[in-house]
Amino acid sequence: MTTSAKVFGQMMHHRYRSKCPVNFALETFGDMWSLLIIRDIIRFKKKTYGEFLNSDERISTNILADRLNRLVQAGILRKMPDKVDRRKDIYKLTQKGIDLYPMMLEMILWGVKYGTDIDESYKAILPLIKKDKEAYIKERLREITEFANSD
Amino acid sequence: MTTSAKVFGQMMHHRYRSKCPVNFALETFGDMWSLLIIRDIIRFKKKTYGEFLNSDERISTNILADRLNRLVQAGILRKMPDKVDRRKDIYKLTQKGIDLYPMMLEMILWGVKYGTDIDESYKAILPLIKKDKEAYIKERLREITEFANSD
DNA sequence: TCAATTCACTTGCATTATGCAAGTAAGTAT
DNA sequence: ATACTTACTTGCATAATGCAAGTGAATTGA
Repeated sequence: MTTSAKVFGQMMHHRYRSKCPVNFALETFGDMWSLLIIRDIIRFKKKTYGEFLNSDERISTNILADRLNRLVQAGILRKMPDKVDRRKDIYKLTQKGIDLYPMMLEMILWGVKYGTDIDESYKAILPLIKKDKEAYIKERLREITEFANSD
Repeated sequence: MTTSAKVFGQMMHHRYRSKCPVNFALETFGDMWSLLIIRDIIRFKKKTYGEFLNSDERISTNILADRLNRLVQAGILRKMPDKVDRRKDIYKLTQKGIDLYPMMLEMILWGVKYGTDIDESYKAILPLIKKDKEAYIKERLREITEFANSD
């Protein structure tokens, strides 16, 4: 089910279809669910399996398990045991995961512009971005990083 | 096979899984191939079925046909007959498609940063972007728009 | 303490999507 | 007229997804 495997402690990654960075991105997280997990972390500060399972889009349990594994294997998420409740695992963004935010913001802007029936709370960020996009991104990255490094 | 249908000249679009713009984007072009077609248009100025079929990633013929249809249905591409050779159809980006470029650029930047074995020509744009990202995007959008509106 | 519940999965199976090879029909070149 | 291009479609094997029902370890409540 997974696309990579560990051999002698080193990561074996499969060969990519081309040398194009767009293709690399698509092969890494270009499916219907991976970015929604990352959105849940960024927007709703989710961190456990059970929280991800309750998204609006209703991901099914086996797919969620598979995607979390892939994202950990890809180095976009890291998984660690919950100190308080040992049944739980905590998933946090790595720097590689945090660095997806600028792309996701552009995706949000496109979706807000062209989507039908988009949640109002997303439209609320438009004036902030129009005012100073760079500053907005910088501040969001600060928050995301802070959350990613908290426990 | 298609996800939409015309009823009395109006576009029927299916219900989306949620009101999230990220989800809207994923449901519109979030598969393994759609963005590669758009990349081919932007980067290699491709415009016909046969040209898309020859991408490095080797898309299969039935999937290409399906994705081109979807992108036209979604209003991201428009299809028009080739004036010179009536066997051919020309696919061009609409404004909705052109507006995907900022997101794709961020995807490229992420892919160049974290991808393995990325084509050197993609790395060459990094200094230009570092110098003035907004200006770079503006100029690329100008070129892309010019090509989209040429015949 | 110990049964009930929560949590993070796994398993089985039906449905859907993908990949590949081989057509096909309309248009063009010779 | 014939051969070749072009943009597809069709058939079929394989892979991915979606759904429901487990499973086992950890925790909570009586």
